[in-house]
Amino acid sequence: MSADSLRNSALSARIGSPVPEPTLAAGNLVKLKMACSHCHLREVCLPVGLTREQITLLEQIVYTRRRLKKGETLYRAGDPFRSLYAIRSGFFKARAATPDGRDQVTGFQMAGELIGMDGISHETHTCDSIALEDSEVCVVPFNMLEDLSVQAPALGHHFHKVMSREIVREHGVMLLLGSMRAEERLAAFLLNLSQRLAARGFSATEFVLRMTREEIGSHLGLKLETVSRAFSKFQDDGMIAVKQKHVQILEMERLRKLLTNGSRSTHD
Amino acid sequence: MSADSLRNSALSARIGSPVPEPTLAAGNLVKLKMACSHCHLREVCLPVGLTREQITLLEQIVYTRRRLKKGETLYRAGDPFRSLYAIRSGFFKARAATPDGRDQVTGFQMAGELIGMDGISHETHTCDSIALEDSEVCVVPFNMLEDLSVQAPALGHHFHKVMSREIVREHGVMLLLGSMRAEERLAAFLLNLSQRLAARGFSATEFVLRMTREEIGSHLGLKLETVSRAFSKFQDDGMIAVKQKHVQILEMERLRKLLTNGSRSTHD
DNA sequence: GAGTCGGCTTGATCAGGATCAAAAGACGCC
DNA sequence: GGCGTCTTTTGATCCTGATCAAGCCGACTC
Repeated sequence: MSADSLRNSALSARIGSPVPEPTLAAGNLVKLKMACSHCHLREVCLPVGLTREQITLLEQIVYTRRRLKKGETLYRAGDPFRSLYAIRSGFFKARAATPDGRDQVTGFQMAGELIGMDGISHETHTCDSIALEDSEVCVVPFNMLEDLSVQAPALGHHFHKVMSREIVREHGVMLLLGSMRAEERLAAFLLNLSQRLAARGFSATEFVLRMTREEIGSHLGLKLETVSRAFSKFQDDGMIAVKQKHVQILEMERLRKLLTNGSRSTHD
Repeated sequence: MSADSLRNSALSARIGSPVPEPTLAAGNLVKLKMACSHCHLREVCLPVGLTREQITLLEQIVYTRRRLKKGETLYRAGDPFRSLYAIRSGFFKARAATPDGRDQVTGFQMAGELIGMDGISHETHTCDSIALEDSEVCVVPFNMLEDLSVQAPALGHHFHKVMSREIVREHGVMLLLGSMRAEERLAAFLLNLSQRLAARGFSATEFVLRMTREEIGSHLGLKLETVSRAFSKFQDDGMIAVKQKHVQILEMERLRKLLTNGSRSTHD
């Protein structure tokens, strides 16, 4: 089965979609065909560990992009699930809600990360994904990704790893929410952000927060005032310099120590 | 590729395993071959939604079981990852830990649930799984499961749903940890347990807890004293009857209401 | 440049749950 | 059956972070 016929069969199965993905003229398609193999994110994103040939296959199904302005919603809970999204640029938050009005930011996502996997289980998204700045995502039609995984098992294997990594990440958040105090949570948050930015070639010690104090608080299970106070405390202690959304980490080691010292087990 | 050759090729790739899975004499194999299709859990477990033929394929790779006594560890963080485990009987807890000594029960698992997916991302388990009562699991060699998914894409698709469901479940725990008060957390915990037991044909209103107050507390981000007090409070209010590990839900509706009324959004 | 608005900081007070402590109840082991 | 250990309950007190409240800063509009 050629990649083209694969795409067409998968496409025809999607006719009548109530929320059609934007389509591109044939002219643009060629250009996009080379997308993954030339993308500066290929070392972080879905193509990681794939051979040149396998990436070419992947490019056959990732032929649509979607741009979002700051504040726009990529998908929301209840939307039918069809695609995963690989973030090409920008910054997102994922927000889950209970049947009653409670909600929580379950995570922040940046370039190279794959989002939307919450939707697979019920063929419906179970949380919202909102752009925190102007962003662009590559649309990865999920049925095509599964079809392709049969042709290129390495891709399937890699996808399993990505999903598993998400599960492990969430374990970390659970540990944070269940056993850390406010300042430890913020320290963990900053270190995590720093490390992910560094992995993408940005400064590990100086960055601009894309989210508000309230959103940080929602993610960390704290109120915005507590987040603000913890920022101020870190600054007074000389560990960081904060000015609004601009953060500079002055003493990474002390931030780390803050985490490893708390050490209060729930079992011993 | 026949199912047998599939099994053998995958098996040979695993020679030299430092922790060999128990193997069975050929005589027992035949008996076990019929396992999945006759298992009373086939409506809850991995075979859900598979055709008769596909289940037969699945049975080719699920030919080992492992028994654990109460308190025994199925796997622990750092162990090499090779297999997933489908719980055939019994009850497990999963425990994650930070580099320093903090730990947290990330979930409780019962018959029909698939565990071990945390290990896929780094080919190493990242949390511990411990039997809370005498239990039995079916060993699902992961590389074989992936190979089989190529032959039977429906199985792969189902597996994706299982992983996605785990992600969604964890979102729920994050919501609980991040935005609920102590009594709401316990109510949510009891309702969740009740619902899962009911799905397996057990009573939804009367059951025996397999875990201690401390383990419940660790999972809910509470201290054991707080868990105990919340139990007492529910009992005083007439919603449940508790005697040690024996729980009887007397007024399910009031328990539910306890959840839907708290309703304190972090955003609005 | 004045005015407005959303986001942030800081202070004062309050309360939910942690902590410390003690005793009672269950359970396994000789 | 008696002993020792683990688990649970309950009480008293403390502390962290929530809540309430006020003012500030910066960005944007007009």
